[in-house]
Amino acid sequence: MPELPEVQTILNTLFPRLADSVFDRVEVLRPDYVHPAAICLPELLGGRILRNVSRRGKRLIFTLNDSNGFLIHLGMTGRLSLLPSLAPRGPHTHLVLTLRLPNESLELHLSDPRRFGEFLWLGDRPGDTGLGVEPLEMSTRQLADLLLASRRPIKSLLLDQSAIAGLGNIYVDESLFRAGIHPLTPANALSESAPRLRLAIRQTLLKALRHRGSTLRDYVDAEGGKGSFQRLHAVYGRERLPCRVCRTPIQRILILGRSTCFCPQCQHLPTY
DNA sequence: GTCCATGTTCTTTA
DNA sequence: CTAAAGAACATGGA
Repeated sequence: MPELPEVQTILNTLFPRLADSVFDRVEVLRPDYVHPAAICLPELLGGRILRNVSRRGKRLIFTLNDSNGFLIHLGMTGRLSLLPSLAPRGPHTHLVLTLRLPNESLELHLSDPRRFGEFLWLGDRPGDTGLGVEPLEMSTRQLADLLLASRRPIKSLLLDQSAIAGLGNIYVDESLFRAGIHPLTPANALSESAPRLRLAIRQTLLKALRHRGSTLRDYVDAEGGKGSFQRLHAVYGRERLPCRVCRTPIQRILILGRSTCFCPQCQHLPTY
């Protein structure tokens, strides 16, 4: 469900309301969602103060006053909901954290029907291990180096979180359309296109952020708000519909087992 | 019943 | 060594 724009929107609707709140009650409703399995979350969290929440790739990293922390990855269907205290638990709610503020208490519900996500206790370890560059902070040089180092289809490279962290199926397809690049183009054939691709990724993500992400099925931010960027998708989910630019029907192919939508007219494979 | 899904990881194959 | 393909995880919607 959530890629960079959605995760960032969740963070934006979450942290301002929870900054410097105190962890109170901890209810682990599904212990196998919390890793590592051996920890005692109420002991680790109780009485600590939430100092910061940041995003790295698709991960949300929570930092406490004792310099310990944890991360939440929402997988495909994970949802974080900020609710009044004693809110009813929806189905598939795996964790409920109660946070105390000067004038009220709030509950943070973590639900995830498919359970592809996870809650991971970090202790004092960093939460960004294994992740590549942030797409909104990446220089043209950094992108060009990544492109040059691989012959994989550009779609595969952009989905690889250890290369670039935060893009998923929607925003890769949308970025490649904006850049006019065919998803099967070998990455190393695109080093000249690094400036254009970097800009396309940037513009796609910034526009998606302005629209608070894409709500296709059930993505909502921490306050239950839906995104609207899905209305502006150029290719994702638009198989057989006319390209918004040239009216050619959008095509769908499989790359890495993922649906990949593109305009065969606007996105050329380079000819050798 | 079928196919598909905003993600990641592991194994197998080439 | 590289990377693609396929399966796996688990649930729900069309």
